[in-house]
Amino acid sequence: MSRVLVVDDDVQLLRALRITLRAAGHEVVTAPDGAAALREAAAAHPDVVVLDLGLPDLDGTEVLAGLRPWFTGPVLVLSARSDSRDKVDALDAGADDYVTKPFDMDELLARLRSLLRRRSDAPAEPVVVTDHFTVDLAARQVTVDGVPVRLTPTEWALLSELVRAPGRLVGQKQLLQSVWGPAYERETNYLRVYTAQLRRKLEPDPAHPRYLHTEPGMGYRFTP
Amino acid sequence: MSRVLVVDDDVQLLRALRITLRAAGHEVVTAPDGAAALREAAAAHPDVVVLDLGLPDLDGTEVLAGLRPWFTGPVLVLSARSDSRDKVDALDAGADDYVTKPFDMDELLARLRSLLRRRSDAPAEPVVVTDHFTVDLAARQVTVDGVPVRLTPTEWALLSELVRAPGRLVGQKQLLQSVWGPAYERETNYLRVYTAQLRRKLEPDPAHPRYLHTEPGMGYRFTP
DNA sequence: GTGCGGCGTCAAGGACCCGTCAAGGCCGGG
DNA sequence: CCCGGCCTTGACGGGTCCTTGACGCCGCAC
Repeated sequence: MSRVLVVDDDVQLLRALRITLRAAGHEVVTAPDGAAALREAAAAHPDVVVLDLGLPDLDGTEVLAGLRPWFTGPVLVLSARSDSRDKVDALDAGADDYVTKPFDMDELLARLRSLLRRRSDAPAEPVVVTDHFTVDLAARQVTVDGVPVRLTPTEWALLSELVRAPGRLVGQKQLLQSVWGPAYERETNYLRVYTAQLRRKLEPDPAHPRYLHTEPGMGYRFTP
Repeated sequence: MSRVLVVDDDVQLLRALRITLRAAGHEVVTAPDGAAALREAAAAHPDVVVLDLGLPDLDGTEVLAGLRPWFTGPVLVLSARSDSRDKVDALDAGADDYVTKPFDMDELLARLRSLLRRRSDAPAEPVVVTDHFTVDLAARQVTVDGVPVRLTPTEWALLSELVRAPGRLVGQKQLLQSVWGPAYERETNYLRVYTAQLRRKLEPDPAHPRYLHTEPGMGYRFTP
């Protein structure tokens, strides 16, 4: 069903969680400390992380900080500390839920279900491929028919915004905001100029775009 | 910042929440009972709902059930009952978090921030499906029999207003207001022209609409 | 039957938006 | 200093979309 990474140094609790989560149909990966947690999170690509704040090596919030820049799934924090200050800190550090020990197992499972229900199906694809060109977001490179093509910084910023939302329409305000900044919300000129350049460089027939479509009055859409 | 709908019958608590949420930069809409909650949720399009389970008219889970078919934002449940059984029921009924009274205000705010943060990362908007066409609110795309259909901005604005309230009647004043602006409350002409265009593009038999119904003198209704 | 109000349809005009091109300015490298 | 990318800006033609008015239909009240 889903892969759960459980981070805790309490062997007893770890064992109980493993059994219960397995019984609920989840695949379980465990880590006994912070370093292992970061390692396992990178290796196993879990759907959700259950993180105990009291770890032997790292502080729980440090693990959270190490996770958050790239891990987009939900994180449920376990802690013995019930002080609301701790809760606020953990939640603001990127946690999605905070459960104090001792906790009821059924409640934990229900909270996990709630978090997983929200999980979206867009796990940040690093490389986008079409019949005519490929866009490697990580390497910052696009190739057309296997041949690398150079893009200017602005062209790249615009293309990556569109490619990150395949099939979805991206509003012109949003494009202008994230490529040129909030002060340029009305400069739809730029969009026209740069989509034309992108089409010239990427589309097989720039006059009749097949991938970079424009929706008059609304925005642009990349369709793979 | 964000629009919060607070549902509670305790006037004291409602007042405290309103003040605190306003201070945190949120726009606050309130409802004292379940019926008003459903009404306000439809009218105000809140980003998040804070729902007390103990209401005078409806049970909280009934409100949740009425909300969930179409409201996709997060719902934070408040309750005086700390039994884990109640928590599990609420979470499985569609709640995203469960906080027991009495609660710490800072923690509530942090949990709201956490819920809203998710919304901005992964705007999980709904997809409305009928036998003949589908409307993807997030991608801003409608397909009829599998083929994408282009809608103009106005057509889209009108359709999304109707589709966001499936089965419910939407008054002409409300439609005109949210699509064309408050100054156009009397231009029912526009509604006739654009519903006709939508029907031509979406309905299998535009002359005998099956999904976009007219309620003479009142408004329009989308029935899935 | 007759009048009336609300609705659906159609078409035309004008405003708006888009694609295109090219000139000018800014900046860094040679 | 000059030169070449790159970004900005303006102008223009063509197409799209919104607005607006006219017309006929239907249901209802009288």
